[in-house]
Amino acid sequence: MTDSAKPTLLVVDGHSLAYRAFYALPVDNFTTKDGQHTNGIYGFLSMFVNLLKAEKPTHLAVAFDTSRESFRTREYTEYKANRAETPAEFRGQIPLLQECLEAMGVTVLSKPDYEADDILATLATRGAAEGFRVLLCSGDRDTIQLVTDEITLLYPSVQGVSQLKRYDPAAVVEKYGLPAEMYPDIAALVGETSDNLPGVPKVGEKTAVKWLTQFGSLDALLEGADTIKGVVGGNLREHLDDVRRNRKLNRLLRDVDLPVGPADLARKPLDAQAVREVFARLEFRTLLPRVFEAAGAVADDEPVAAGEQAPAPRELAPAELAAWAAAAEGEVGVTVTLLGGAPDRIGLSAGGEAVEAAWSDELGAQLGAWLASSAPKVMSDAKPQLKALSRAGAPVAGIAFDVLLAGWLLRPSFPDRTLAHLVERYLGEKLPEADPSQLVPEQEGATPAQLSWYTLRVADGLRDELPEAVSSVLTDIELPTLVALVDMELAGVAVSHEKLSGFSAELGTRAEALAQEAYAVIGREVNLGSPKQLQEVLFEELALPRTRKTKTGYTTDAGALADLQEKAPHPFVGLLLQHREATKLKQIIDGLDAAIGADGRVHTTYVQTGSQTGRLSSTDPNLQNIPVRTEESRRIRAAFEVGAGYEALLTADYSQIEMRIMAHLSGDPGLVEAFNSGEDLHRFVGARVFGVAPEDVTPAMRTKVKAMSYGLVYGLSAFGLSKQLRIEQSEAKALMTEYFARFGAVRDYLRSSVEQARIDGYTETIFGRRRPFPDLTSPNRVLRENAERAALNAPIQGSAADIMKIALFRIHDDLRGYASRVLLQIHDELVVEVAPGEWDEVERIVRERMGGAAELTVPLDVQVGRGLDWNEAAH
DNA sequence: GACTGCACGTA
DNA sequence: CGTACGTGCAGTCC
Repeated sequence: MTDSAKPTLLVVDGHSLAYRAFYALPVDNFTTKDGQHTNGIYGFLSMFVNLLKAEKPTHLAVAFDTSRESFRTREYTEYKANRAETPAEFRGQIPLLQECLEAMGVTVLSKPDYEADDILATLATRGAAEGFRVLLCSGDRDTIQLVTDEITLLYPSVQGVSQLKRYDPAAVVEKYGLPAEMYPDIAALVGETSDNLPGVPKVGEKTAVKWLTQFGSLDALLEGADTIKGVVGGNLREHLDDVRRNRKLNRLLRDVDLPVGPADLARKPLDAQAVREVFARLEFRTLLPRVFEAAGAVADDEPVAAGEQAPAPRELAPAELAAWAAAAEGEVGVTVTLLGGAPDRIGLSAGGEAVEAAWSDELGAQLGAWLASSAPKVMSDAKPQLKALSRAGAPVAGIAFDVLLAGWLLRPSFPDRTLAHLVERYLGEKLPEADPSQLVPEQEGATPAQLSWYTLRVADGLRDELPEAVSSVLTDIELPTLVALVDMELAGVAVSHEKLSGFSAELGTRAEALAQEAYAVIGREVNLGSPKQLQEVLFEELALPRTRKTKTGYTTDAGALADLQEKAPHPFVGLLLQHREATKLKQIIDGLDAAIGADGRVHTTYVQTGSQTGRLSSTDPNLQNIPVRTEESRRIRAAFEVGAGYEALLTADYSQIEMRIMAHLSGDPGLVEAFNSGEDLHRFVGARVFGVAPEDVTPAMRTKVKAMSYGLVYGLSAFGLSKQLRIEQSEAKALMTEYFARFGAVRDYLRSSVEQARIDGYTETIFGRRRPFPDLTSPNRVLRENAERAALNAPIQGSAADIMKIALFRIHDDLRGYASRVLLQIHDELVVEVAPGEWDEVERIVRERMGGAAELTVPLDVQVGRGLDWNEAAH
């Protein structure tokens, strides 16, 4: 057998190479948004894919140490005892690296009590015996002893991990002057400082090689130690035991009992979905295509399991399709494909059959009754489809399951965004998709009926994984909410172009004047919207004191500029702040204006899977961040008007819902009393904290406890509180101490809820919505503490979101039969458009439904306002 | 054109 | 070194 015909086995020492990468790459450039360090992982994988590309191994494994304990440390307790504690920043990277490798289809091996190099030695020895060409990659010099004609070592050079030196027998002789199997003899004499194995004093590589050449072997040398003259001879005689011990410890074990042998390590295809996912989490972007390329040849050989063959779709006439649906038993998968927002085709599936038809008015008429009935329908991303059907005059009821929503509930941090993703994850199959880049695709995409068939099967897969409580959240909260959102998005909200464009022009003029003034102050024109150019002006030309650092320089955000105004006032800074304010408002206004449709209304899209806590998010445009804080910005809200044919806008918002939930969850007697007393919350809390009568709580006291109360919900620290209130940290600390002395159950609850989450791995809202928190046990402090704060907040923010959703869909349902309709949801506020003559009824419904959405130990307070525009209604 | 970082609007 | 979002611009890379 020639060498090229031999299979190639590559075994890598994961730990030692990742560790080298960790020190070779600057950690600052390899940290995710969340604070996870990734330099070791990145460096390793980068080297690893290069290796795969260059060497094209047919068999592959990466070995890791399990811990620092091994049979060697038991035999010689000093072994490696001088090594500094592994940095926590590195330790946390190993499990993630293993996750990457497993996603890439690479076998990861480790064995308690053994070091990775023993695994390398075992696999190399067996591999060579079984006819493999073996490549080893390790940063540990002891592996040199393994080199033979069949076994080559790739050893990272000092510069880092990108350069690998090839050691075959000749290269070893060239470098050390002795054959590979004698390298451990040299090492035993010289000693290994990094392993805390002292050798013979004054003996280096040169002397060791000279002696070994002279005597032919280590044993012969030790036998003849008496014949060696000089100080080194004496040293050798005094350290004979050390040398024997070193030689014993640096011998790698070639017969470790492993669950797999070389032949079992044939390369496997990577799990594309898993790789994408873990790389996204680690924020590796450039690495992704490199990994796919390196794995390409393998992935193509073995495509994802074809799975069951989708049934051939039957094309039916409208009446036939309606009859088929009416006769279907149990759940029916429903897929509507869209063309410009209107239904194009519809496909149904049940009982392994798949039927479909082009959408037409006639089909709408025939199928309308079934669509509107409670017959259970299973869909994927139902909202846009339901909107299209509703527009086409065919409203849908009976949504029993939405696979996209269910997938999000299971994994809110990284939801699968398409049915194809879900098919891959829950069925392990590939959804047939036409390649959009090909004019004549090799493969036809699934038809609507086939998509419905897949949807039904994915739903089954999801149901197996959905805990009961989460399943109730889907059925009892999310699906009813989905139906309400369809109508809200279709309704839109009337916005006055006249009001907006007038305001925009005003702001444009003002911004331009401010800019000119600012240019005059510094004597040149700059782009005031460029943080980079601003930094030059502020910190170099004007030499103002530098602000907080960002990744790319020094911040120029509003808070920092306000500080600057106090410390080192300069007219430019004030003008800049005013310019920012004007251009920001103008930008929001122009964006909104552009979003006004032909019907004079703005139709946002609510993303039901848009948050990790259970909140909705709003896009195109985002109507959940319309300014409200300043008098001027409220002119934008005034442009949101009651629509033609309606009488008024009603706004209803929960007051302090998150604090009420905290009172409920903690059961703190003081906080519960505060809400039941009817007293102003912050006045009541201030009175307790500062030990004064409620009427003697000053505005300053109220501000402080208010910031503290809200901060609690977010996991605020004394540092953060002091910054927020611009007070000394010691005062913030004292405030926190006093607060908790009065409201101790709050602290106890917050603590225990995070601890519970650490145990369970997830948090839970009052209604059973879960959010996983794997980082609560991370050794990376930044990561862990970030997770702790988020875990603190998740049940509170999430329960509030649940309550609002419940109120929302109940109000939506109650308003059936009224012309009035819900238009907007802004987390704790609803905006309703009220038809003439319906105000009293609508107000009653809204108050009852919002107030009664949950039974807490404290009441849910609802504030209602009425007006002709959103600003007016808010008062 | 795609992507990132900054800044900033809301609850 | 307080949670949860979305958007627009400048700058950078391809």
